[in-house]
Amino acid sequence: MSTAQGSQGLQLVESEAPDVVILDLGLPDMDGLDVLREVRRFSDVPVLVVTAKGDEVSRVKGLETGADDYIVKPFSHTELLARMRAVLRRSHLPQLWGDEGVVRGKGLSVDLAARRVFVDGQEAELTPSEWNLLSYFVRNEGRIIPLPVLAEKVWGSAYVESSSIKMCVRRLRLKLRDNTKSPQLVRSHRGLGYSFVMPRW
Amino acid sequence: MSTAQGSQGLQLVESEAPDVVILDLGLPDMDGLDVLREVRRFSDVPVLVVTAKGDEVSRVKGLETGADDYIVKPFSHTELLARMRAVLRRSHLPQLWGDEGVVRGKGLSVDLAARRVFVDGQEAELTPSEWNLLSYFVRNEGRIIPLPVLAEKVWGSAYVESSSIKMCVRRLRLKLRDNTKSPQLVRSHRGLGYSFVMPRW
DNA sequence: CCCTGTTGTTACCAAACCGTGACTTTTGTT
DNA sequence: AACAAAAGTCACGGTTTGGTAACAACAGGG
Repeated sequence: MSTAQGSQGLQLVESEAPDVVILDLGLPDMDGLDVLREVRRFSDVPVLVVTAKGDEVSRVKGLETGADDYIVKPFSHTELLARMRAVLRRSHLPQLWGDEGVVRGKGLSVDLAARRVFVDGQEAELTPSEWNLLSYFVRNEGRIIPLPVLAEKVWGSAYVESSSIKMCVRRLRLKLRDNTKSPQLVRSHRGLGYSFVMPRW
Repeated sequence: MSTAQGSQGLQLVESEAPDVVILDLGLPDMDGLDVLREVRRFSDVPVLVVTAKGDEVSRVKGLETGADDYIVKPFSHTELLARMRAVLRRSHLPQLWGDEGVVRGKGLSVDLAARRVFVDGQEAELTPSEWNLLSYFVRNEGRIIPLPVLAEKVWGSAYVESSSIKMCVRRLRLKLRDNTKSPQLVRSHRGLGYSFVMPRW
């Protein structure tokens, strides 16, 4: 691992193909988000964004731009390592993707190709928008997704009321039998967005 | 495997006869859908379409033009591999085709060679167009097929009123004893098309 | 030419779907 | 404890679309 400035960092990512990238948004040149954008154009390497304490803005911006997780300064070694491990574990998505295009977890399996979802062995009937939402979640498992990103990616760029998204999330949770109090599948992160977690076996 | 631009790609497909084609619709030089259309004029090679946009539109367009599956950028290696495996599996049509040309499921067996269908052990008499529809469904089990594709593939290229297709689906459902409310065999996917699923034993 | 079975068409309906805005609950902060 | 902001909930209604019925067109065989 190594540190570098903007353009150097980009070349490094391209040539070294690292397993994970730690990107400090608090650097002087402050083009950190541009770097992230560039990286995302050719790589989906997990990116862990570092922000200063209380800097809500860049945290959210980072996630919106495609970061996988964030960590606030000051942080301890152990915390950094923990975050890295988490990000790495998610990005490898072990045998999550079966031989077919089916993603399985405890009590939940999602067939991306056939558009079918099974909850505890029983098929759940999702509406189009519910399905779009779920499939986006599944393809970005474990990542916190801000509402604006969902609006863009799932509803196709249009401006969507946040309450519409909230409703869709609700209806999806119900069909997935996700306890709406303390949900385990579709989790909300106050001020940031939603994340989807595949239940471990 | 190799990458190429529009026309080069076409020649490659013709000369190399690959097992699978990955087609990026976001290429600059030429409309990817045209490439796909061209390929389909002389080859049935499985095509996996890559699209940058998360919106439903370009995906559906891809499928309508004859793609076998799609994948949205950015995607992980594991996802790409999974999709490729799935596409390849489907194209080989596993052991669903029994030793004879007979496909069996719970309470339903379809003899593709002899053009006969049995529902709960009793033979069902299908009209020609019903049969064409069913056999196409069976050969594309589990895939969602947009109405335009059905028009093209089943009715032979002509422009067919969607209501005609709907009627044929209806009559087919009736003969297969598929509950027209919440059908299990021929399923409708609002805004997308129909899919056929063989009932599991 | 008529009869019969098949297929396409039109018009209509019922239901699914989804967005919205008002309202309530939760959460975190002072 | 009080407050404000965020997340969640509810009920309503407009729009879409797939399903349905009845009928017309058509083809082939007797």
